[in-house]
Amino acid sequence: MTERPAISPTRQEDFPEWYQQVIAAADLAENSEVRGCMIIKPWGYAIWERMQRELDRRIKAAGHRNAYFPLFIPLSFLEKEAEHVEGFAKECAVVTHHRLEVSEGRLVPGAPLAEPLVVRPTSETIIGAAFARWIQSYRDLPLRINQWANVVRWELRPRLFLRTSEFLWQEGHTAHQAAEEAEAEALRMLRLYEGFLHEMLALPAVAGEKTPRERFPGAVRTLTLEVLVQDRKAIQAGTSHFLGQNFARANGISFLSPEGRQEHAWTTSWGVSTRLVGTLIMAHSDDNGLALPPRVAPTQIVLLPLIRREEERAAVEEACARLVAELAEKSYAGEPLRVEIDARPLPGGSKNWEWVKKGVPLRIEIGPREVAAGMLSVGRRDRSPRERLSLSVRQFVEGAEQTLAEIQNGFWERADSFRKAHTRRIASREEFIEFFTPRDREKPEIHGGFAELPWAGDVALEEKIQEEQKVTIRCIPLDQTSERGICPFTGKPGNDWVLMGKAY
RNA sequence: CGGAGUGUAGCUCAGCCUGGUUAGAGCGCUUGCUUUGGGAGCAAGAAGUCGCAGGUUCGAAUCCUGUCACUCCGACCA
Repeated sequence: MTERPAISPTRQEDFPEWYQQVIAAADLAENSEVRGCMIIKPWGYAIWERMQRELDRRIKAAGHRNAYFPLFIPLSFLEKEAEHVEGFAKECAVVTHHRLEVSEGRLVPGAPLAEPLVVRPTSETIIGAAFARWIQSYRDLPLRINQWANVVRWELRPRLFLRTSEFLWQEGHTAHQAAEEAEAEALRMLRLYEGFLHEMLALPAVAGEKTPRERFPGAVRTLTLEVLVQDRKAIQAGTSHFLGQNFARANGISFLSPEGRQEHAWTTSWGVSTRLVGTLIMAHSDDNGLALPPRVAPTQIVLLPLIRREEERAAVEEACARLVAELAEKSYAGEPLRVEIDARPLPGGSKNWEWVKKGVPLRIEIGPREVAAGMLSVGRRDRSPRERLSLSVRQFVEGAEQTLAEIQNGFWERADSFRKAHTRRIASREEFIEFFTPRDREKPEIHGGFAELPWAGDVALEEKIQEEQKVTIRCIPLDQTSERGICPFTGKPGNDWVLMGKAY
């Protein structure tokens, strides 16, 4: 048997195609009849649910409460904040009619709406309108609301999970009395995301601030988490905005201060989306398919009974049931182990590969041989798919928690050293160009990464670099070194170190 | 919105240039036999109004016109 990987092409051969193939092989999602909108299949949705559940817990623990606002936003609401209009106008889906009528055997829109409705691209405006009513006094502040919702941005070039016209997300919206308090909130939520990415998804992210050019439309400051994935491009995995008083002014969110003055509130908004699923795939998966860190894996351990003859069935099934019962007593990271039995009547080999491709951390094969010996054949997703460890039932059950923790850490270590290995301090313009230029122009190989450099440029220079190298300032990292340096582009002393890279 | 391309079985595609029996392949699916610690082999079978509408023709998946949809490359973007 040759060592052929399950996914073709491999990451090296064609990364974008590999990504699509992993999604298909792991049965995560597919394109739908609606342009740019994906169907998230059960396995993909289960991963999202895992993320959702844990994030929801953390957000609530941070003092926010869930609510739900309408899908439709009156057009006039979007017009209230000038920058916001400009930022989102081009990608809004607009509802202009209600009611369908039959005309010449076809359904056609009937009654035009007096005011068109926009399908929310984000909810600052409609939540702001509600906040304006809810907030009267400084005693109503801070107000901390979160909603789980779908949003629509009419993207021209969709890509499963990373950029779809409709996506699922969580958007938090808060209002505060003081600028500093709101700013601290935006930062606190960014750090919350950072911890979530680290602990649950094993994703190392660089926390930083966007340059004015890349800021959220209408924000005063936009904070971001940038993750370097395996083709060495950056993905914005989470974002948090300090909106100043812009939206408060636009929506009339004001309160009576303790001193009896009418003041505008200071607001924030922050979100992460199903894009995290795409980021997870691009960061951790390999040429054998999806690889899931145990903490987000919907199933952490899959049991694969090997039954060749009917007379073997009873013993094998009984052993499986016993193992499940024993594992049910065990937990990992504060939650009961998630165990599944795949009893489908399929050849063992193909079943085993299916679970490799789905990324389940531990696969256990139980056949008559194992039953007789009281042993288990254990396959780990962080090892070769053909490798099996022979463990006693007791060894496995007792060690399950530690094994999962080890795998989880392994994912983190690998991703973290990958990020370090592909982050380079850039001293000259030439070095910068060399770093971001593939050797093979026709068929660019995986190249580049994160470039760190002291920046003294302006917006025009930023644009020029983007045009010439397709590289942008991903962020100004929050954790700055105290070292001073010279900006490789301008020759002037840099103000801040920036992180540059090619982005998704 | 600019440039290029593609619509044929559940999926990936061949056939079209040069019109001509009953439209093909691989994968997947169903059944049978064989195999049995491993992504099985053999055989049989189910599955298609060839994107849609019109035209040319004795005859159209194939040629022409229109139309719709999608994909890729740009610009835009969580």
